[in-house]
Amino acid sequence: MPQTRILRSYFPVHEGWLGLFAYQVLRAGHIQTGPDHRIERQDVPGHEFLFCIRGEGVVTVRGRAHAVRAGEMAWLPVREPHAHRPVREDPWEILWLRVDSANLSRLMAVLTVHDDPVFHFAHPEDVETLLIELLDHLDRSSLAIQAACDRHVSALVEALVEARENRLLEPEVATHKGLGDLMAQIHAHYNEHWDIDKLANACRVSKAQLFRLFQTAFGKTPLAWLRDYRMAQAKRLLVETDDPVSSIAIAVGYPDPLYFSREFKKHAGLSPRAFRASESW
DNA sequence: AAACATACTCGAATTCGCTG
DNA sequence: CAGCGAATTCGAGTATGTTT
Repeated sequence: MPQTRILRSYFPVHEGWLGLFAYQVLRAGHIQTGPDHRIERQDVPGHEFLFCIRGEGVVTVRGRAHAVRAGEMAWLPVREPHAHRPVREDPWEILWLRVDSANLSRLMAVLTVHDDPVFHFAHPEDVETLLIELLDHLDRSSLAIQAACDRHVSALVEALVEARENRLLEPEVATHKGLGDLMAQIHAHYNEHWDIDKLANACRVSKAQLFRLFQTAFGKTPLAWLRDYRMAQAKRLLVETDDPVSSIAIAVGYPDPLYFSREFKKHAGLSPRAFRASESW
């Protein structure tokens, strides 16, 4: 029976630099587990992230077991009792790190990690690369390396947020074929005239059903969604270009610049010109 | 003078309540 | 649930005032 092999293991030294960066990597490593490897702990500082390179493992949080397969990552709230182990038939190989930070616990709550600690990525290979780069840094210790580690953990957190955000949005938007088609059409032609009949046709539903769909998927009415979308584009154009406000109004689907100004102020709290001034340096 | 903002108004958009 | 008409809200245009 193959035994657990510790391929890499780090105890970074922080010396007098603790607290200079958002994230502190407390420990990290790379292990290839044997079938009997098992970790069971009550309470250690920080948060632990286990990325499964190959094989399969099981993590237990709040008494519930969750399978972790290749390309997935488990986020363990290690301040409370937790455990992890490989599955016997195909023991996992993992990259792991333990991180401390002021805000991770709150983020954990927002991302409902306790209910589902396992994250699936659109591009797991990127996450693996990120972790390997992070481990490479830990060979040495310097202020610059601390900064680089901070950046890597930050990128990892971004990947975790994206993974969960996409999953939260998907069911509502993607399950309805017509709504998906409608969104695509609006993204391509948001500067054209849209009314409720046209939206309903593009979505292939009745008017009443259109409102229900948007309410469920976005929590707003179709035109409110369209307005917010257009306003976001307008803000971008105001900052990125020197075009007159009236041209931008037309470009984002408001043929009447006057009305556009009014809407913009209601939306952004500033008139278009004031907004542009406040955003230019 | 041109570009932009605001007040006011009317009709379209949205919601509501009901029915099949 | 989905559709329909009535009730209500709110969007969009016009006219007019304000800033650059």
